[in-house]
Amino acid sequence: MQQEPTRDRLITTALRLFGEKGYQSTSVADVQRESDCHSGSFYHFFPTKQDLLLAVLERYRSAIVPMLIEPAWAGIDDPIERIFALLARYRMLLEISHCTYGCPIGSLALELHEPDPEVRQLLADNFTGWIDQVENCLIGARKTLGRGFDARRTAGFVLTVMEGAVMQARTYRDLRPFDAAVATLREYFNTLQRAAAREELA
Amino acid sequence: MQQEPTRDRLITTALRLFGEKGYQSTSVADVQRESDCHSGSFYHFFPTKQDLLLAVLERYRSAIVPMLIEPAWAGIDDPIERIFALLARYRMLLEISHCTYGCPIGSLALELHEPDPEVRQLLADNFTGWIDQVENCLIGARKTLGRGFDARRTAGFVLTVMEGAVMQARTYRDLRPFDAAVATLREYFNTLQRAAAREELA
DNA sequence: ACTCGACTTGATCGATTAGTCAAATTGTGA
DNA sequence: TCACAATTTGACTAATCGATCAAGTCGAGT
Repeated sequence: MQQEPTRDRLITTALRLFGEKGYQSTSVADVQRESDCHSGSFYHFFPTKQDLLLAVLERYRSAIVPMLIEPAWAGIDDPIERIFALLARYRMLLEISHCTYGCPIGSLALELHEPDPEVRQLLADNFTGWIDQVENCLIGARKTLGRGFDARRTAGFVLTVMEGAVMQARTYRDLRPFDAAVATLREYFNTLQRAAAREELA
Repeated sequence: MQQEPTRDRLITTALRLFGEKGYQSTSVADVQRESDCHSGSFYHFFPTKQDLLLAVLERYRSAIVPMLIEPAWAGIDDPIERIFALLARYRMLLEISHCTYGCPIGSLALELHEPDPEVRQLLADNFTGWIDQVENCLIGARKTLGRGFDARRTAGFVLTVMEGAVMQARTYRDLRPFDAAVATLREYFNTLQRAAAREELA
């Protein structure tokens, strides 16, 4: 029953608290208390609160594939279905939190209005890593989506829709705006595939 | 050269600062200083900082049509073009702020993780007021969009895309993600209209 | 046994925070 | 002219913030 090393424990706690309350509403003392860690010990590992944020964002980035993508895609092969399975993970997060917890990266991205370049870059890296995964799906489904199809642009659009949908679900405290956005996105893919099928015939 | 009443001046200043720095990063002292207003005077009008936020959100709500919609739609009659003219306003806000200022309501909606019910309701009201305007456009264009077209759902989708696009533009400090999202939305409307035109023929 | 660096303890710091208050001033109607 | 309420002034408070620091503990290597 050995516990996680202090530095990792601090990151784990901060990751949770930043997601639940946001960066600014989480005090360093909060993180210390919930990590059973004293002030000097905290500052031994993280010179400033922002350094903790950087570590959290790095962990998020490295967790995208093993903690988010792989669980979402287990048992699902169709590339388009994988995209909607990923969106379903966010729906689940919203559901179990009663529409208070959505995408922590998106929340941080809008909460921090003038982030240091390092922070902003890591936020962007998280988005890019997410988009990369969706792009791979779309490349896998390219044949069904038509010739002029832009996989990268569409992958970015999927992130756009997810983030906007999470925002509305949280603001309305209601899953329906999220479901409506996903349904519209589904419809968009359907029309693309129908158009591609017609194109194939001609 | 009489100046704005103190209460209005405080709201005007707070509206700007909340948009530039966010709610939590704006101190009551900041608002007081930039409004030439002393502490006691501030608390005469607003018992708490949150009451100031409520007043700001009410002003935003009442400003949607006269300050945002009407300028965006001046000289534009086509309902679909009005939607993209509205999105172009947000693009302009991003551009002149070098991708730091997008939609203040969206920022507040994600910054405030557990807002008081009054605050959350006003954020939702702002979204609803925005969606109402887009819905009117879509109802005006219903004939070109097909029979089963859901104007309300699609209006919400436009907000979803706008908010997600603003988030990415701010995070990447680059207008291209915004433009890409708007282009994809445009493409979506195009496919809807083409499908409706085919439906018309049949 | 000794050393050294990594880590922990916990008191403490100055700055900033939202908010209070009593006294002074101002504008308005009788 | 008086009265009275609305507003303004600015000092003040208690709490919290991120961060500092010196002293102490611990374990691994020699």
